Amino acid sequence: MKCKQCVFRSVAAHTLDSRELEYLSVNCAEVRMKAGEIVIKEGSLSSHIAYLKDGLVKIHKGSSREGDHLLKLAGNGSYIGIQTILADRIHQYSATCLSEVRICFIDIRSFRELLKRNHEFSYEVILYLCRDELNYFDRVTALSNRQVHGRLAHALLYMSAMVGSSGDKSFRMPITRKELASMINASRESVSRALQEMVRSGMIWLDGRNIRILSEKLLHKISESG
DNA sequence: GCATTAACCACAG
DNA sequence: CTGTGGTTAATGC
Repeated sequence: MKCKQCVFRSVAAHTLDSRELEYLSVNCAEVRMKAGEIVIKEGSLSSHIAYLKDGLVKIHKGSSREGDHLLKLAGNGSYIGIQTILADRIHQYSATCLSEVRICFIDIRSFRELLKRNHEFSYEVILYLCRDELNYFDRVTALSNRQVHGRLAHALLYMSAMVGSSGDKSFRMPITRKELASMINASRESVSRALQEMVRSGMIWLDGRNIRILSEKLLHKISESG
């Protein structure tokens, strides 16, 4: 399969002309992976960056003592490991599949070469990185100055936006309680309790990983006030 | 002091 | 993997 025919082609890749697409074709490869498989591993050498065509992965980073923190979920159209283009040659975080996934691995030198050659391409990549960073600002501010309920509410809304269908407010959480806890810097027990309290107060319906947001308004309020 | 919040531990589905 | 209950430490009236 050539990049030219790929229906998952990124916004950035749409700026490439046919010669550049041909160049990309010979320097990337599509891979399919299953849930639980590792896309990139923190501390390993970054020879390629990954472009997520389809599926969901978690981005996580772990220190030996703290265990690992879930930094974000990455959906269709995400670049994984792209920061190593300009920074280290060692991956600074891990990415693990949460569902079946289709991923393109692009040779890092080729990617760099395209950035140099094609300004439109670079521009799109910069846009992506800016949006990504703003998302992080959002998440970091949500984590400070808020208590578990507020952080959890924020995370639920985040997941809803990430994996939920647009109309319906019910979805299946892609991660375990432990992972959810590591995402909002709380203990597993606190997350369990907070979830049950949200059920009791009628703002969500819950059955295992299946969740329905009953009062998005209230959840927003709690996510903002703490 | 007393109340609130949340982590840690243990144990049971 | 999850939920619950008891305990404990920190923090704010």
